[in-house]
Amino acid sequence: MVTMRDVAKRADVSIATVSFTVNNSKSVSPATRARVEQAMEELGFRRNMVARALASRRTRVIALLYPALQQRLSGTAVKFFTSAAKTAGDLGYTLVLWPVSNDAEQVTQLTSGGLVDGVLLMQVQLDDPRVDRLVETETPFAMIGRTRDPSGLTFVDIDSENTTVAALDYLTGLGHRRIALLTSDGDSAVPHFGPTERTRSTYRAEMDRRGLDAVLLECGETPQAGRLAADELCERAPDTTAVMVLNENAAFGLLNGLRHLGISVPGDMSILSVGSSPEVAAIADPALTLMVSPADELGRMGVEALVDRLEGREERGNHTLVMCAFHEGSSTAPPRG
Amino acid sequence: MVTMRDVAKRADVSIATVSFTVNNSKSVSPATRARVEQAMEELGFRRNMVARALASRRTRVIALLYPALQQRLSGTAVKFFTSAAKTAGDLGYTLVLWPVSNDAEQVTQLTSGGLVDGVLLMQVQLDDPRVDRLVETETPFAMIGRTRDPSGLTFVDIDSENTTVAALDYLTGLGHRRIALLTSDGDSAVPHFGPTERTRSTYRAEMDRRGLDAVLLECGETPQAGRLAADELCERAPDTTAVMVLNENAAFGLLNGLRHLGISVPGDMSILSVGSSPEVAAIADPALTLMVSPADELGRMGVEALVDRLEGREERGNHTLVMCAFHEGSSTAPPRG
DNA sequence: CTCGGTCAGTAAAGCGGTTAACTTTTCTGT
DNA sequence: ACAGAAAAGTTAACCGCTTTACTGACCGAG
Repeated sequence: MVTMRDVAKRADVSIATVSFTVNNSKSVSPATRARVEQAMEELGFRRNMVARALASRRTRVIALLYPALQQRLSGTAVKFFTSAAKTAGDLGYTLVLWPVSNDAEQVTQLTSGGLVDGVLLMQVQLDDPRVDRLVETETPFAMIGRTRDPSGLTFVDIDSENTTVAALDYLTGLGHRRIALLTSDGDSAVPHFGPTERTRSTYRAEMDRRGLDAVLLECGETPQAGRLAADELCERAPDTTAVMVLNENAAFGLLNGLRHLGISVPGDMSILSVGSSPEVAAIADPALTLMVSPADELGRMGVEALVDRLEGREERGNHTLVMCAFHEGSSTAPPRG
Repeated sequence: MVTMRDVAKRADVSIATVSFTVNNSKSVSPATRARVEQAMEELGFRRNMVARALASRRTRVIALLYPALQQRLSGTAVKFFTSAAKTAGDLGYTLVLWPVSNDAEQVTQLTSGGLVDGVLLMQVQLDDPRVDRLVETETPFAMIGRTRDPSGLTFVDIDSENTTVAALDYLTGLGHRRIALLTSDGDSAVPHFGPTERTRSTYRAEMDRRGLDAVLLECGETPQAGRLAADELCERAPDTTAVMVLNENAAFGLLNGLRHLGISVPGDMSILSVGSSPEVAAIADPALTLMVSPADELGRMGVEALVDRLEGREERGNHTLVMCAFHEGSSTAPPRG
């Protein structure tokens, strides 16, 4: 292994000078810099990140904690991750995806081992044990999503409230009056998931404000459960003409279930999927109209916020909300008649 | 931060003894061990992984390189990752997912920075620039999948040959004689993907051996492309009664395309998806019959093989193949008549 | 001509562990 | 009872890099 010592010897300077040149941390004369750079080139020097981390007490690695309990990484999550990784790279950091069970103990392990400077938390629950642990151990972190009371914490999140309003505006704009909402139930991969709860309450309030009747359904996050939800919908509210779905997998089941019940989409029933991605929505037949989760932006902003904290630019919590964007598909249409 | 020094002082032993206790690297008397452990407990000591890595020249971190170009992480990939992470943990390692473009330069960066001890490569292409780079830099690595000539390299891979034979046995066992194969085309996320090419050639050979006519189709990895493939199938080989599909996303499109052409599945046409996961296959209506990708096993075995190499137990390349398992769905049936 | 002030560069003290070499004590077997 | 080995600890030399404090040289201002 080629070390700074070797480079220093060959360039006939002190090891400190080599450090200053590679890090630009102190001015070095052009002549010396050239000698050092040539020596590095000739020897094929690559600085040892571990040693650097130990000496500087910063690893320049940030971890994206993802809950290992989750069986499927949605297209949204992957986009999010990819965008976060790119942003981190641009800012001089390396982002790694760290699978962690929801149990807080593991969080401490990784964190206090000093292998990462900071943590990005995704799939945050309203009451998240991991968050408590991170606060306790004073690990710098930012959340994608937010806890029930996120004051003082840094987060970026989907603007569920405005997204829900926009979704309802769209559906009522088409002429729908009987609009149901299907979400995940308590057994979901992420219990007490903020967007679910916020969407439900906004939906309730908005329907009320518009003088419409709220019909709330919930089911597990599987196509099978979505199928059963179709049955339930027809039984409980047979005159429904549109469904908003915040449950990617169930959306497929709902669609299939309706077809089996002889209800055509979008002819008899419109379906609007919320918080999904176009790639996944395209699997359905007809392709789902959807409100696209702003995964790229969330990833980028999450990393930016975290790095700001790591570099001391942002002391107090930074809050950002981003709306979902509308994406036209073939699963929505004006109601019959 | 609590260091070993602090612990040593409190337990009234040398710092080396503390190291020996926490690592079990040299025998320590029960009495001393107890004192040390109590001191650690009282002080809340957590060993600094970075310092440990520097001193021992091993980080105990292994990286799973995943190609950032891939837009969707299939259910299979996530399972694979989860299983790999768990295995690594059991063996005393931490596994991180490292997004890397296919470009070899980044591989070198991460690797030579000394942040990881070894690398697990997934989505290996038949001619993979990343592999060359890893060989050059003498980074220990194992592959999931294999290059064209993997001699001397360590890998675990899907046994495409036997899986294809089993799939054909199953379909011919149902009575099918006219069986087509749909795979990804050259524009796929992973060009020159081993399983694709091996499946195609085995399919050709096996069909020939059984005196049947081979019908090979290929299309992009999207539902839309699968839809067009349905048209092509009906035009090129209208008497086909079964299709094997090695292209998860296109399988959905194929199914929908056939429905739009008035061809019922499995009544008029059987579909067998290969290398997918039950969770994803269940999205389809009818749920797809499939050969399940052995993701869990591949993940586990890949990590085991890599760790064997890291700990010097396995010098020369280790090769393992695993077959896909059959999973009954509702998209296959005997041919009509 | 001298004084304070940049500018380049160096020496050396860590960062928090690991581990080889060595000392002392306690068992063994004969 | 005694040599030799094993067991239990200790000391100190790193691992490769960062960073503070310090040394001269050089420069313009008073």
